[in-house]
Amino acid sequence: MLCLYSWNVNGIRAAQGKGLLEWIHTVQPDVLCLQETKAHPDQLDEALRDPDGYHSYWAWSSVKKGYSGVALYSRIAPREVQIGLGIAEYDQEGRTIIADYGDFVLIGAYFPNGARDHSRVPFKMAYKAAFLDYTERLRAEGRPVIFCGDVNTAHRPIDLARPDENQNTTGFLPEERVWIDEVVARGYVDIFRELHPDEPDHYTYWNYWGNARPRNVGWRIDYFFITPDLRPRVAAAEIHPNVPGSDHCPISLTLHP
Amino acid sequence: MLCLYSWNVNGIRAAQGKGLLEWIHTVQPDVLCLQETKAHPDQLDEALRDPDGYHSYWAWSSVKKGYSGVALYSRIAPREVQIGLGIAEYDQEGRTIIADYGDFVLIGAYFPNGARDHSRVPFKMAYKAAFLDYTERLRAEGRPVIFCGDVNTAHRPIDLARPDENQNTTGFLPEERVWIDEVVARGYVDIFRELHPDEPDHYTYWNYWGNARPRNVGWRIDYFFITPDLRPRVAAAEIHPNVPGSDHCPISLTLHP
DNA sequence: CGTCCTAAG
DNA sequence: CTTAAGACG
Repeated sequence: MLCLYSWNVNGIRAAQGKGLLEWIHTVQPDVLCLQETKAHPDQLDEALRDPDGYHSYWAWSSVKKGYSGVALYSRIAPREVQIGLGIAEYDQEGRTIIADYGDFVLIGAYFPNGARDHSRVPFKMAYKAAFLDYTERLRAEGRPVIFCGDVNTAHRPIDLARPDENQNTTGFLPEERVWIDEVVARGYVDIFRELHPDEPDHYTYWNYWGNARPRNVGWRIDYFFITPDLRPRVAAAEIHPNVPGSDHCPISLTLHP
Repeated sequence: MLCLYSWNVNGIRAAQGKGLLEWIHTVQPDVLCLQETKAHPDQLDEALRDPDGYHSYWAWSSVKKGYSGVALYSRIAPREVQIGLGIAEYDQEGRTIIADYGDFVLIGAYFPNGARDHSRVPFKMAYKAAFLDYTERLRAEGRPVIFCGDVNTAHRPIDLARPDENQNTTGFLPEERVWIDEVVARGYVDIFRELHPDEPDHYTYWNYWGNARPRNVGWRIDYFFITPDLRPRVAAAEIHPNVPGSDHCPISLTLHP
Protein backbone atom coordinates (compact mmCIF):
# COMPACT_ATOMS: atom_id res chain seq x y z
CA MET A 1 0.00 0.00 0.00
CA LEU A 2 1.11 3.53 -0.73
CA CYS A 3 -0.19 6.03 1.71
CA LEU A 4 -0.30 9.68 0.65
CA TYR A 5 -1.17 12.44 3.09
CA SER A 6 -1.86 16.13 2.68
CA TRP A 7 -2.05 18.66 5.50
CA ASN A 8 -2.24 22.41 5.79
CA VAL A 9 -0.23 22.78 8.98
CA ASN A 10 -0.71 26.54 9.44
CA GLY A 11 2.95 27.15 10.27
CA ILE A 12 5.24 24.15 10.31
CA ARG A 13 7.20 25.49 13.28
CA ALA A 14 4.06 25.91 15.35
CA ALA A 15 2.95 22.45 14.21
CA GLN A 16 6.30 21.04 15.31
CA GLY A 17 5.60 22.37 18.79
CA LYS A 18 2.29 20.53 18.70
CA GLY A 19 3.74 17.18 17.76
CA LEU A 20 4.00 17.13 13.97
CA LEU A 21 7.11 14.94 13.96
CA GLU A 22 5.62 12.53 16.50
CA TRP A 23 2.51 12.27 14.33
CA ILE A 24 4.65 11.50 11.28
CA HIS A 25 6.55 8.90 13.27
CA THR A 26 3.29 7.24 14.28
CA VAL A 27 1.48 7.39 10.95
CA GLN A 28 4.53 6.89 8.71
CA PRO A 29 2.99 8.25 5.53
CA ASP A 30 4.82 7.30 2.37
CA VAL A 31 4.31 10.80 1.08
CA LEU A 32 3.25 13.87 3.01
CA CYS A 33 2.34 17.12 1.26
CA LEU A 34 2.33 20.10 3.60
CA GLN A 35 0.80 23.50 2.99
CA GLU A 36 1.20 26.84 4.73
CA THR A 37 4.58 25.92 6.11
CA LYS A 38 5.23 29.66 6.58
CA ALA A 39 8.97 29.23 6.70
CA HIS A 40 12.12 29.10 4.67
CA PRO A 41 13.85 25.74 5.20
CA ASP A 42 16.85 27.65 6.62
CA GLN A 43 14.63 28.71 9.51
CA LEU A 44 13.96 25.10 10.50
CA ASP A 45 15.59 22.51 12.72
CA GLU A 46 17.37 19.74 10.95
CA ALA A 47 14.70 17.36 12.30
CA LEU A 48 12.03 19.27 10.43
CA ARG A 49 14.06 20.20 7.37
CA ASP A 50 15.14 16.62 6.74
CA PRO A 51 13.09 14.20 8.83
CA ASP A 52 14.57 10.76 9.39
CA GLY A 53 13.54 8.36 6.68
CA TYR A 54 12.28 11.03 4.27
CA HIS A 55 13.46 13.03 1.33
CA SER A 56 12.21 16.56 1.65
CA TYR A 57 11.42 19.29 -0.88
CA TRP A 58 10.49 22.88 -0.22
CA ALA A 59 8.80 25.84 -1.85
CA TRP A 60 8.58 29.14 -0.03
CA SER A 61 7.37 32.66 -0.65
CA SER A 62 10.21 34.81 -1.90
CA VAL A 63 8.03 37.91 -1.61
CA LYS A 64 6.70 37.73 1.95
CA LYS A 65 8.38 36.09 4.96
CA GLY A 66 6.29 33.72 7.03
CA TYR A 67 3.65 33.46 4.31
CA SER A 68 2.36 30.51 2.28
CA GLY A 69 4.95 27.82 1.51
CA VAL A 70 4.58 24.10 0.77
CA ALA A 71 6.72 21.04 1.39
CA LEU A 72 6.87 17.42 0.32
CA TYR A 73 8.20 14.63 2.51
CA SER A 74 8.68 11.34 0.66
CA ARG A 75 10.00 7.97 1.81
CA ILE A 76 10.93 7.10 -1.78
CA ALA A 77 12.79 9.73 -3.79
CA PRO A 78 10.66 10.79 -6.75
CA ARG A 79 12.30 10.49 -10.18
CA GLU A 80 12.12 14.24 -10.43
CA VAL A 81 10.79 17.12 -8.38
CA GLN A 82 9.83 20.49 -9.77
CA ILE A 83 9.25 23.50 -7.57
CA GLY A 84 6.48 25.66 -9.02
CA LEU A 85 4.35 25.62 -12.13
CA GLY A 86 6.96 27.49 -14.14
CA ILE A 87 5.11 30.80 -13.88
CA ALA A 88 6.95 33.38 -11.78
CA GLU A 89 3.82 35.18 -10.64
CA TYR A 90 2.59 32.04 -8.85
CA ASP A 91 5.89 30.40 -8.08
CA GLN A 92 7.16 33.39 -6.11
CA GLU A 93 4.53 32.66 -3.46
CA GLY A 94 5.74 29.10 -2.87
CA ARG A 95 2.48 27.27 -3.61
CA THR A 96 3.34 24.26 -5.74
CA ILE A 97 5.54 21.15 -5.65
CA ILE A 98 5.38 18.64 -8.49
CA ALA A 99 6.84 15.16 -7.95
CA ASP A 100 7.17 12.60 -10.70
CA TYR A 101 6.82 9.09 -9.30
CA GLY A 102 6.88 7.39 -12.69
CA ASP A 103 3.50 5.69 -12.43
CA PHE A 104 1.91 9.04 -11.57
CA VAL A 105 2.70 12.67 -11.09
CA LEU A 106 1.82 14.09 -7.67
CA ILE A 107 1.21 17.80 -7.21
CA GLY A 108 0.95 19.28 -3.75
CA ALA A 109 -0.51 22.75 -3.80
CA TYR A 110 -1.66 25.59 -1.59
CA PHE A 111 -4.25 27.48 -3.61
CA PRO A 112 -4.53 31.20 -2.85
CA ASN A 113 -6.99 32.49 -0.29
CA GLY A 114 -9.39 34.94 -1.91
CA ALA A 115 -9.13 37.38 1.03
CA ARG A 116 -11.99 38.57 3.18
CA ASP A 117 -12.54 41.57 0.90
CA HIS A 118 -12.31 39.29 -2.18
CA SER A 119 -9.32 41.27 -3.42
CA ARG A 120 -7.36 38.11 -4.16
CA VAL A 121 -10.17 36.21 -5.88
CA PRO A 122 -8.88 37.17 -9.35
CA PHE A 123 -5.39 35.94 -8.43
CA LYS A 124 -6.88 32.77 -7.00
CA MET A 125 -8.82 32.13 -10.21
CA ALA A 126 -5.74 32.82 -12.28
CA TYR A 127 -3.69 30.36 -10.23
CA LYS A 128 -6.43 27.77 -10.58
CA ALA A 129 -6.49 28.24 -14.36
CA ALA A 130 -2.72 27.92 -14.62
CA PHE A 131 -2.83 24.89 -12.35
CA LEU A 132 -5.47 23.08 -14.41
CA ASP A 133 -3.61 24.02 -17.53
CA TYR A 134 -0.55 22.32 -16.07
CA THR A 135 -2.36 19.10 -15.11
CA GLU A 136 -4.08 18.99 -18.47
CA ARG A 137 -0.72 19.13 -20.20
CA LEU A 138 0.42 16.17 -18.09
CA ARG A 139 -2.67 14.22 -19.12
CA ALA A 140 -2.07 15.11 -22.74
CA GLU A 141 1.27 13.38 -22.27
CA GLY A 142 -0.62 10.39 -20.94
CA ARG A 143 0.51 10.84 -17.34
CA PRO A 144 -1.70 9.73 -14.46
CA VAL A 145 -2.05 12.69 -12.11
CA ILE A 146 -2.79 13.10 -8.42
CA PHE A 147 -3.16 16.55 -7.03
CA CYS A 148 -3.79 17.40 -3.43
CA GLY A 149 -3.71 20.18 -0.95
CA ASP A 150 -5.64 23.15 0.31
CA VAL A 151 -7.78 24.23 -2.64
CA ASN A 152 -9.39 26.90 -0.47
CA THR A 153 -12.76 26.13 -2.03
CA ALA A 154 -15.69 24.01 -0.91
CA HIS A 155 -17.30 22.43 -3.94
CA ARG A 156 -20.93 21.93 -3.01
CA PRO A 157 -23.29 22.76 -0.15
CA ILE A 158 -22.55 19.38 1.38
CA ASP A 159 -18.92 20.42 1.68
CA LEU A 160 -19.44 23.08 4.32
CA ALA A 161 -21.57 23.38 7.43
CA ARG A 162 -23.09 26.75 6.61
CA PRO A 163 -23.57 26.97 2.85
CA ASP A 164 -26.36 29.55 2.99
CA GLU A 165 -24.44 32.04 5.15
CA ASN A 166 -21.38 31.70 2.94
CA GLN A 167 -22.70 32.32 -0.55
CA ASN A 168 -20.70 35.54 -0.56
CA THR A 169 -17.66 34.30 1.36
CA THR A 170 -14.49 33.50 -0.51
CA GLY A 171 -14.08 29.75 -0.49
CA PHE A 172 -17.68 29.23 -1.60
CA LEU A 173 -18.18 31.86 -4.27
CA PRO A 174 -19.96 30.63 -7.41
CA GLU A 175 -16.97 31.39 -9.63
CA GLU A 176 -14.67 29.50 -7.24
CA ARG A 177 -17.00 26.49 -7.14
CA VAL A 178 -17.35 26.45 -10.90
CA TRP A 179 -13.64 25.79 -11.19
CA ILE A 180 -14.12 22.53 -9.31
CA ASP A 181 -17.08 21.72 -11.58
CA GLU A 182 -14.69 22.21 -14.46
CA VAL A 183 -12.06 19.98 -12.86
CA VAL A 184 -14.66 17.25 -12.37
CA ALA A 185 -16.06 17.76 -15.87
CA ARG A 186 -12.60 17.11 -17.24
CA GLY A 187 -12.62 13.77 -15.49
CA TYR A 188 -10.58 14.38 -12.35
CA VAL A 189 -12.10 12.52 -9.42
CA ASP A 190 -12.63 14.10 -6.00
CA ILE A 191 -11.75 10.78 -4.48
CA PHE A 192 -13.01 11.41 -0.94
CA ARG A 193 -16.46 12.37 -2.25
CA GLU A 194 -16.39 9.49 -4.73
CA LEU A 195 -15.98 7.04 -1.87
CA HIS A 196 -18.30 8.86 0.52
CA PRO A 197 -21.14 10.17 -1.64
CA ASP A 198 -23.85 12.17 0.09
CA GLU A 199 -22.14 11.89 3.48
CA PRO A 200 -22.43 15.26 5.18
CA ASP A 201 -20.36 16.67 8.04
CA HIS A 202 -16.95 15.69 6.67
CA TYR A 203 -14.73 18.73 6.85
CA THR A 204 -11.01 19.45 6.71
CA TYR A 205 -10.92 23.01 8.02
CA TRP A 206 -12.53 24.81 10.93
CA ASN A 207 -12.22 28.48 11.77
CA TYR A 208 -10.30 29.03 15.01
CA TRP A 209 -12.99 31.47 16.16
CA GLY A 210 -16.19 30.61 17.94
CA ASN A 211 -15.48 26.99 18.85
CA ALA A 212 -16.10 25.97 15.27
CA ARG A 213 -14.16 22.73 15.49
CA PRO A 214 -15.82 21.20 18.55
CA ARG A 215 -19.15 22.14 16.97
CA ASN A 216 -17.93 20.76 13.61
CA VAL A 217 -18.80 23.97 11.82
CA GLY A 218 -16.26 23.36 9.10
CA TRP A 219 -15.37 23.31 5.43
CA ARG A 220 -14.07 20.56 3.17
CA ILE A 221 -11.51 22.55 1.22
CA ASP A 222 -8.61 20.07 1.17
CA TYR A 223 -8.74 17.42 -1.53
CA PHE A 224 -7.12 14.59 -3.33
CA PHE A 225 -8.06 14.67 -7.00
CA ILE A 226 -6.96 11.83 -9.26
CA THR A 227 -7.18 11.07 -12.93
CA PRO A 228 -9.57 8.19 -13.72
CA ASP A 229 -6.75 5.87 -14.81
CA LEU A 230 -5.70 5.71 -11.13
CA ARG A 231 -9.20 4.88 -9.89
CA PRO A 232 -8.58 1.09 -9.81
CA ARG A 233 -5.59 1.58 -7.53
CA VAL A 234 -7.54 3.45 -4.86
CA ALA A 235 -7.93 1.55 -1.61
CA ALA A 236 -9.17 4.39 0.56
CA ALA A 237 -9.57 8.14 0.84
CA GLU A 238 -9.95 9.53 4.31
CA ILE A 239 -10.24 12.66 6.42
CA HIS A 240 -8.60 12.64 9.87
CA PRO A 241 -10.59 15.27 11.74
CA ASN A 242 -9.26 14.44 15.19
CA VAL A 243 -5.60 15.16 14.50
CA PRO A 244 -4.75 18.39 16.30
CA GLY A 245 -2.02 20.89 15.47
CA SER A 246 -3.63 23.15 12.88
CA ASP A 247 -6.93 24.68 11.84
CA HIS A 248 -6.91 22.08 9.07
CA CYS A 249 -6.74 18.32 9.56
CA PRO A 250 -4.79 15.82 7.46
CA ILE A 251 -6.41 13.94 4.61
CA SER A 252 -5.12 10.75 3.01
CA LEU A 253 -5.27 8.62 -0.08
CA THR A 254 -4.25 4.96 0.01
CA LEU A 255 -3.27 3.26 -3.23
CA HIS A 256 -2.70 -0.38 -4.09
CA PRO A 257 0.87 -0.91 -5.28
CA MET B 1 2.39 56.05 56.68
CA LEU B 2 2.17 56.89 53.02
CA CYS B 3 3.47 54.20 50.76
CA LEU B 4 4.46 55.17 47.22
CA TYR B 5 5.39 52.56 44.62
CA SER B 6 6.86 52.79 41.16
CA TRP B 7 6.99 49.93 38.66
CA ASN B 8 7.86 49.57 35.01
CA VAL B 9 5.39 46.81 34.17
CA ASN B 10 6.50 46.22 30.57
CA GLY B 11 2.94 46.08 29.24
CA ILE B 12 0.15 46.51 31.74
CA ARG B 13 -2.03 43.94 29.97
CA ALA B 14 0.68 41.32 30.13
CA ALA B 15 1.29 42.27 33.78
CA GLN B 16 -2.41 41.86 34.50
CA GLY B 17 -2.14 38.29 33.24
CA LYS B 18 0.71 37.77 35.68
CA GLY B 19 -1.15 39.00 38.72
CA LEU B 20 -0.71 42.79 38.80
CA LEU B 21 -4.12 43.40 40.35
CA GLU B 22 -3.64 40.67 42.94
CA TRP B 23 -0.29 42.22 43.85
CA ILE B 24 -1.93 45.63 44.25
CA HIS B 25 -4.63 44.08 46.38
CA THR B 26 -2.01 42.48 48.63
CA VAL B 27 0.38 45.43 48.90
CA GLN B 28 -2.22 48.18 48.86
CA PRO B 29 0.12 51.00 47.89
CA ASP B 30 -1.25 54.48 48.54
CA VAL B 31 0.17 55.59 45.24
CA LEU B 32 1.43 53.46 42.38
CA CYS B 33 3.27 54.95 39.41
CA LEU B 34 3.41 52.61 36.43
CA GLN B 35 5.65 52.88 33.41
CA GLU B 36 5.59 51.20 30.01
CA THR B 37 1.89 50.50 30.24
CA LYS B 38 1.91 50.11 26.43
CA ALA B 39 -1.80 50.70 26.15
CA HIS B 40 -4.48 53.28 25.70
CA PRO B 41 -6.87 53.13 28.67
CA ASP B 42 -9.68 52.28 26.22
CA GLN B 43 -7.88 49.01 25.51
CA LEU B 44 -8.10 47.94 29.16
CA ASP B 45 -10.59 46.11 31.33
CA GLU B 46 -12.53 48.21 33.76
CA ALA B 47 -10.66 46.43 36.57
CA LEU B 48 -7.37 47.75 35.25
CA ARG B 49 -8.57 51.12 34.00
CA ASP B 50 -10.19 51.98 37.32
CA PRO B 51 -9.08 49.59 40.04
CA ASP B 52 -11.28 49.35 43.12
CA GLY B 53 -10.24 51.86 45.74
CA TYR B 54 -8.06 53.95 43.41
CA HIS B 55 -8.26 57.02 41.27
CA SER B 56 -6.42 56.43 38.04
CA TYR B 57 -4.69 58.72 35.58
CA TRP B 58 -3.20 57.86 32.23
CA ALA B 59 -0.71 59.11 29.70
CA TRP B 60 -0.19 57.23 26.45
CA SER B 61 1.76 57.56 23.26
CA SER B 62 -0.30 59.30 20.63
CA VAL B 63 2.36 58.59 18.02
CA LYS B 64 2.93 54.85 18.37
CA LYS B 65 0.37 52.28 19.60
CA GLY B 66 1.53 49.84 22.25
CA TYR B 67 4.55 52.00 23.07
CA SER B 68 5.63 53.77 26.26
CA GLY B 69 2.77 55.06 28.42
CA VAL B 70 2.54 55.75 32.15
CA ALA B 71 -0.23 55.60 34.73
CA LEU B 72 -0.88 56.72 38.26
CA TYR B 73 -3.12 54.86 40.70
CA SER B 74 -3.86 56.82 43.87
CA ARG B 75 -6.00 55.97 46.89
CA ILE B 76 -6.40 59.70 47.64
CA ALA B 77 -7.31 61.96 44.74
CA PRO B 78 -4.52 64.47 44.17
CA ARG B 79 -5.53 68.13 44.21
CA GLU B 80 -4.57 68.31 40.60
CA VAL B 81 -3.10 66.02 38.00
CA GLN B 82 -1.26 67.16 34.91
CA ILE B 83 -0.52 64.83 32.02
CA GLY B 84 2.82 65.71 30.48
CA LEU B 85 5.45 68.37 30.99
CA GLY B 86 3.68 70.80 28.69
CA ILE B 87 6.05 70.18 25.80
CA ALA B 88 4.40 68.43 22.88
CA GLU B 89 7.55 66.67 21.69
CA TYR B 90 7.78 64.73 24.97
CA ASP B 91 4.14 64.60 25.92
CA GLN B 92 3.13 62.87 22.69
CA GLU B 93 5.02 59.79 23.86
CA GLY B 94 3.07 59.49 27.12
CA ARG B 95 5.99 59.63 29.54
CA THR B 96 4.98 61.91 32.37
CA ILE B 97 2.23 62.27 34.99
CA ILE B 98 2.42 65.08 37.56
CA ALA B 99 0.24 64.87 40.66
CA ASP B 100 -0.08 67.67 43.16
CA TYR B 101 -0.69 66.27 46.65
CA GLY B 102 -0.45 69.64 48.38
CA ASP B 103 2.42 68.78 50.70
CA PHE B 104 4.45 67.60 47.70
CA VAL B 105 4.33 67.22 43.97
CA LEU B 106 4.83 63.69 42.68
CA ILE B 107 6.05 63.05 39.15
CA GLY B 108 5.92 59.58 37.67
CA ALA B 109 8.05 59.30 34.54
CA TYR B 110 9.28 56.89 31.94
CA PHE B 111 12.51 58.35 30.62
CA PRO B 112 13.37 57.50 27.00
CA ASN B 113 15.51 54.51 26.16
CA GLY B 114 18.61 55.62 24.26
CA ALA B 115 18.25 52.73 21.75
CA ARG B 116 20.86 50.08 21.10
CA ASP B 117 22.39 52.15 18.31
CA HIS B 118 22.29 55.26 20.55
CA SER B 119 20.03 57.00 18.06
CA ARG B 120 17.67 58.14 20.81
CA VAL B 121 20.33 59.35 23.24
CA PRO B 122 19.91 62.98 22.12
CA PHE B 123 16.15 62.75 22.63
CA LYS B 124 16.71 61.11 26.01
CA MET B 125 19.06 63.90 27.08
CA ALA B 126 16.62 66.53 25.85
CA TYR B 127 13.78 64.92 27.83
CA LYS B 128 15.97 64.79 30.90
CA ALA B 129 16.83 68.48 30.53
CA ALA B 130 13.18 69.46 30.13
CA PHE B 131 12.29 67.24 33.07
CA LEU B 132 14.86 68.81 35.40
CA ASP B 133 13.82 72.23 34.20
CA TYR B 134 10.26 71.39 35.26
CA THR B 135 11.20 70.14 38.73
CA GLU B 136 13.46 73.14 39.24
CA ARG B 137 10.56 75.47 38.50
CA LEU B 138 8.50 73.63 41.13
CA ARG B 139 11.30 74.09 43.65
CA ALA B 140 11.55 77.75 42.74
CA GLU B 141 7.90 77.93 43.77
CA GLY B 142 8.89 76.32 47.05
CA ARG B 143 7.24 72.99 46.32
CA PRO B 144 8.62 69.77 47.79
CA VAL B 145 9.10 67.34 44.89
CA ILE B 146 9.21 63.56 44.57
CA PHE B 147 9.97 62.08 41.22
CA CYS B 148 10.09 58.41 40.45
CA GLY B 149 10.09 55.95 37.63
CA ASP B 150 12.29 54.31 35.06
CA VAL B 151 15.13 56.78 34.48
CA ASN B 152 16.78 54.30 32.10
CA THR B 153 20.17 55.23 33.56
CA ALA B 154 22.39 53.62 36.18
CA HIS B 155 24.17 56.32 38.11
CA ARG B 156 27.41 54.73 39.27
CA PRO B 157 29.30 51.46 38.85
CA ILE B 158 27.64 50.13 42.00
CA ASP B 159 24.29 50.52 40.26
CA LEU B 160 24.81 47.78 37.71
CA ALA B 161 26.33 44.32 37.74
CA ARG B 162 28.62 44.80 34.74
CA PRO B 163 29.84 48.41 34.72
CA ASP B 164 32.99 47.69 32.72
CA GLU B 165 31.24 45.92 29.86
CA ASN B 166 28.62 48.66 29.65
CA GLN B 167 30.67 51.84 29.37
CA ASN B 168 29.37 52.16 25.82
CA THR B 169 25.84 50.86 26.42
CA THR B 170 22.98 53.31 26.63
CA GLY B 171 21.86 53.43 30.23
CA PHE B 172 25.42 53.84 31.44
CA LEU B 173 26.91 56.34 29.01
CA PRO B 174 28.98 59.13 30.65
CA GLU B 175 26.65 61.84 29.37
CA GLU B 176 23.64 59.95 30.73
CA ARG B 177 25.27 59.43 34.13
CA VAL B 178 26.31 63.08 34.32
CA TRP B 179 22.65 64.08 34.26
CA ILE B 180 22.13 62.18 37.52
CA ASP B 181 25.25 63.86 38.93
CA GLU B 182 23.58 67.15 38.05
CA VAL B 183 20.31 66.10 39.69
CA VAL B 184 22.19 65.17 42.85
CA ALA B 185 24.29 68.34 42.71
CA ARG B 186 21.09 70.36 42.73
CA GLY B 187 20.13 68.66 45.95
CA TYR B 188 17.69 65.93 44.88
CA VAL B 189 18.26 62.82 46.93
CA ASP B 190 18.45 59.33 45.42
CA ILE B 191 16.68 58.04 48.47
CA PHE B 192 17.36 54.33 48.03
CA ARG B 193 21.10 54.95 47.76
CA GLU B 194 20.94 57.44 50.65
CA LEU B 195 19.53 54.75 52.90
CA HIS B 196 21.67 51.94 51.50
CA PRO B 197 25.05 53.51 50.81
CA ASP B 198 27.73 51.26 49.35
CA GLU B 199 25.38 48.24 49.20
CA PRO B 200 26.01 46.47 45.92
CA ASP B 201 23.75 44.03 44.06
CA HIS B 202 20.56 46.05 44.40
CA TYR B 203 18.97 46.23 40.99
CA THR B 204 15.56 47.07 39.57
CA TYR B 205 15.90 45.74 36.03
CA TRP B 206 17.26 42.56 34.50
CA ASN B 207 17.52 41.75 30.83
CA TYR B 208 15.17 38.94 29.82
CA TRP B 209 18.00 37.29 27.92
CA GLY B 210 20.53 34.90 29.30
CA ASN B 211 19.00 34.21 32.71
CA ALA B 212 20.12 37.62 33.93
CA ARG B 213 17.57 37.82 36.74
CA PRO B 214 18.30 34.50 38.49
CA ARG B 215 21.98 35.41 38.24
CA ASN B 216 21.19 38.96 39.45
CA VAL B 217 22.98 40.51 36.52
CA GLY B 218 20.93 43.68 36.71
CA TRP B 219 20.75 47.44 36.65
CA ARG B 220 19.37 49.95 39.14
CA ILE B 221 17.66 52.32 36.74
CA ASP B 222 14.40 52.94 38.62
CA TYR B 223 14.51 55.59 41.32
CA PHE B 224 12.73 57.73 43.81
CA PHE B 225 14.33 61.17 44.01
CA ILE B 226 13.15 63.63 46.62
CA THR B 227 13.90 67.22 47.49
CA PRO B 228 15.76 67.59 50.81
CA ASP B 229 12.80 69.21 52.54
CA LEU B 230 11.08 65.81 52.40
CA ARG B 231 14.03 63.95 53.88
CA PRO B 232 12.70 64.02 57.48
CA ARG B 233 9.49 62.33 56.37
CA VAL B 234 11.24 59.32 54.85
CA ALA B 235 10.65 56.08 56.74
CA ALA B 236 12.01 53.67 54.14
CA ALA B 237 13.07 53.26 50.53
CA GLU B 238 13.06 49.74 49.14
CA ILE B 239 13.55 47.59 46.09
CA HIS B 240 11.34 44.52 45.72
CA PRO B 241 13.39 42.26 43.48
CA ASN B 242 11.30 39.13 43.96
CA VAL B 243 8.07 40.49 42.59
CA PRO B 244 7.53 38.83 39.19
CA GLY B 245 5.54 40.12 36.24
CA SER B 246 8.02 42.33 34.38
CA ASP B 247 11.68 42.70 33.53
CA HIS B 248 11.69 45.47 36.16
CA CYS B 249 10.69 45.07 39.80
CA PRO B 250 8.72 47.53 41.91
CA ILE B 251 10.44 50.06 44.14
CA SER B 252 8.88 51.92 47.06
CA LEU B 253 9.19 54.98 49.24
CA THR B 254 7.46 55.12 52.63
CA LEU B 255 6.79 58.52 54.17
CA HIS B 256 5.68 59.51 57.64
CA PRO B 257 2.36 61.35 57.48
C1' DC C 1 -8.27 32.63 17.35
C1' DG C 2 -3.64 31.79 15.90
C1' DT C 3 0.96 32.16 13.25
C1' DC C 4 4.51 34.83 11.85
C1' DC C 5 6.88 39.52 11.24
C1' DT C 6 8.55 43.75 12.80
C1' DA C 7 9.71 47.46 16.05
C1' DA C 8 11.09 48.27 20.45
C1' DG C 9 13.10 47.41 24.70
C1' DC D 1 13.56 36.94 25.85
C1' DT D 2 9.28 39.62 25.87
C1' DT D 3 5.44 42.95 24.59
C1' DA D 4 2.54 44.68 21.32
C1' DA D 5 0.85 45.71 16.52
C1' DG D 6 -0.01 44.35 11.92
C1' DA D 7 -0.73 41.25 7.99
C1' DC D 8 -2.95 37.32 6.84
C1' DG D 9 -5.75 33.59 7.21
